[in-house]
Amino acid sequence: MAKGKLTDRQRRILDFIQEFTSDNGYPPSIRQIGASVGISSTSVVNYNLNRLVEEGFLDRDKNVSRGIRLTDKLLKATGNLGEVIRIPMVGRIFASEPVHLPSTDSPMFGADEAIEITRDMLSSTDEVFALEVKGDSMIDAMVSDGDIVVMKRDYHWSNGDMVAVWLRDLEETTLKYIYHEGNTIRLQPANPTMDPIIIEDPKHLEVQGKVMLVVRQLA
Amino acid sequence: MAKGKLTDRQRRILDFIQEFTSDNGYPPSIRQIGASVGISSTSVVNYNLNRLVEEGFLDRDKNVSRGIRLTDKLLKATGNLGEVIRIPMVGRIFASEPVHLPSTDSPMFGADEAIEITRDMLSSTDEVFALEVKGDSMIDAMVSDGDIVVMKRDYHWSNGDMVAVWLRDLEETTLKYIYHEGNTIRLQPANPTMDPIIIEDPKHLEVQGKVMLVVRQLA
DNA sequence: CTTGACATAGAACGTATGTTCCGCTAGAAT
DNA sequence: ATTCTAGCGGAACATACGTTCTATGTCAAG
Repeated sequence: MAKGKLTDRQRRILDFIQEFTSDNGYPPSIRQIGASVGISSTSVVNYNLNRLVEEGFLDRDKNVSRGIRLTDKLLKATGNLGEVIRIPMVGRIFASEPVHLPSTDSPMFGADEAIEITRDMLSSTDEVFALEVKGDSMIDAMVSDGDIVVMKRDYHWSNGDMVAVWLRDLEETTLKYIYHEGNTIRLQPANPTMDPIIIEDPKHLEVQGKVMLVVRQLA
Repeated sequence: MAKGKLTDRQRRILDFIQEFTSDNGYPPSIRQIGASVGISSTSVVNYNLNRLVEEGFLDRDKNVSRGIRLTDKLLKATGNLGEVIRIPMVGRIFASEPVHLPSTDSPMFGADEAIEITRDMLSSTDEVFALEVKGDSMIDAMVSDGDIVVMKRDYHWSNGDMVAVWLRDLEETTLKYIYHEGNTIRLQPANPTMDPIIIEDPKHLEVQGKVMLVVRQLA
């Protein structure tokens, strides 16, 4: 009963339950689960389901057909809570220091804070995370204190993207629209009354991520 | 087979299915539906379920226990698509004209555009609507072209709220933090580098609503 | 080697559940 | 009055489904 040890089969069972429920609006039967993951015996499926209950990934109701319910633990971990994307709140963004990104390999399950956005507001779900902006130093990007910036880790930006860039010389992070112009790079503030920054040497800046969404909650 | 005519029983069945599924993670059985709405015969429940399928409120899968699925039609009509609040996109906000609010009595179902926000981002669900900002004339409120402003219709503002105000003399709408100061009203821009507006006569302004949320979608 | 925990397979069983058929009633249409 | 339909109740039926029991094989601990 080692905590947290899931066999490959059990992971596939969880995946199937999630997908099936999402597709059909009701959970699969034991035999349907068995057929999907290649288990011929209903008792084996039953056995593994009970294991998953012990691990806290499932709730079951006895003597109820399809009486399976994914727990919040799993739904939140996979980020598939219905139509809602759960975006981990991984930290805050200061103008005076580079963005601290979570390491790629370590899962973001640990983040207890998160914001939730419906799926249709974002095109891609991978490598998305949120940052809370502290301080008024990004007002030229039309982002103010307390705003939440949803970013995608993506180093392949294209002209017109709003990106978070770390300026090595100035030692600060800013949010700017970015444009490639010949050998130089132009960083254009969102505020149209402010002047752009021209970077001669691309090595002087480091694109930290693409800004997908800015959310400001006031009340 | 009159279109759209639902009996009281059929409405209660839909309500029960929705509530039961939300509570248990799987749909109710025919006998559970019967028990909840006071129908002793399974065939009668079955009959009404098929009626609801004909009306487009349900999908059913034959020979599948609990093979019931609420259609989008119903979910959207009730505004209960999981944990998501559906906020109708009722129009755009220009600096050069007052906010056009939808009439209170007419339902907002007609709006084909909408944004969806998870429930925990907003405290109150009543009288909430979204506006898309056109033009750069509200940059002093840190709101730029294309932003979506989620507002609550509420004329009882309190100090520190961000509100949409219509300035009669200037003939424009702005988003400002509002403060009562003695006999005058101070409208404070969100951008801290900009100066506030002092209104001597409260009749010169009209609070259109309280700003709850600003969303800026970039990619 | 023996033991015991773990994972699996197969079969039998009980029942929860959907389906079907028949009969009844009330009301509108003919 | 007769007919037709919508809506309801009851009972029988077939089966989809969860539960339980027995048996087999693996592998690490003793």
